Amino acid sequence: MITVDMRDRKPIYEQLIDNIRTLAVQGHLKPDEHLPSVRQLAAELAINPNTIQKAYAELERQNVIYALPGRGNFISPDIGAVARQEKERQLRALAAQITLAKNVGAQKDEIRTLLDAAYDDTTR
Amino acid sequence: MITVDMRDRKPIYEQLIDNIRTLAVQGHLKPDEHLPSVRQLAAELAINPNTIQKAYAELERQNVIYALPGRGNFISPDIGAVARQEKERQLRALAAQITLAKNVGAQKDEIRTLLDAAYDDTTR
DNA sequence: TAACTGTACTAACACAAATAGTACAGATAA
DNA sequence: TTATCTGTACTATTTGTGTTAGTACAGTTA
Repeated sequence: MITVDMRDRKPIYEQLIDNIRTLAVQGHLKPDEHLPSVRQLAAELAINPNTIQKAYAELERQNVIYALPGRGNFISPDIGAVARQEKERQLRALAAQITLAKNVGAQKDEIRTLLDAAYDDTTR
Repeated sequence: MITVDMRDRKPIYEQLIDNIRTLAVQGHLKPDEHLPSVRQLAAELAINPNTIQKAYAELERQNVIYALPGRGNFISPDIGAVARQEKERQLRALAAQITLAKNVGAQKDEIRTLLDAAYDDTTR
């Protein structure tokens, strides 16, 4: 489900980009699946169509989706490449966050505990 | 050393808050140590005194520093409590980032490798 | 006394995000 | 063909936040 949080400091169009990219990478949106039209999604989320268009344009630039003028926007068939890039991106962000935690006194064991909790409590 | 990055999207006053809080928590700024005056730091960093004042006011609210009108701003003597809060804050952020990485396909082993690298390559 | 200090204002400016509105061409179903 | 979708491209305006500019006042210190 595509959502936005108006209270979030992150701009709406960036929320949409990250949200839809993640849904596509996780497989919740299938390759060639038809996305809501610019006007329809704007109506659903009660935001301006221009904001949706801005997000869709950036998603197309990132090869997450492709547009067929007059027909609509669709999930890219080769979403796999995007998925690999996104994984690397999140791992880099994670490495940075580990450094931040370490710098304020976090012990390796404490982080290992977080890691175990994230991977043991849920599926896989 | 207190610095700011004008290219960073994060507001200057927030950069100052995080920067000084981290320096204090890490012990690079000692309890009761005298901070640069609002006007002096503004001159050094080539930014407006109001921006420094905004950061100092928030740091005082967070008990990172205390102000003596007419004398200056000083690092809080009980910075330990702040350090504990900050550590918890970073661990929560880390847990969230682990979840993000996991959701885009990161394997536990990959994260463990990052963790080892962060703690083995440097001191401690 | 002079020169610092923190603090409290108001006003203006700059920038990005978001909105509002219009327009046009391609696609599609009636 | 017509009506109604679709993406796309504009301009203008509004809004909110961060930042700057300037002034003022009281406390501190050499």
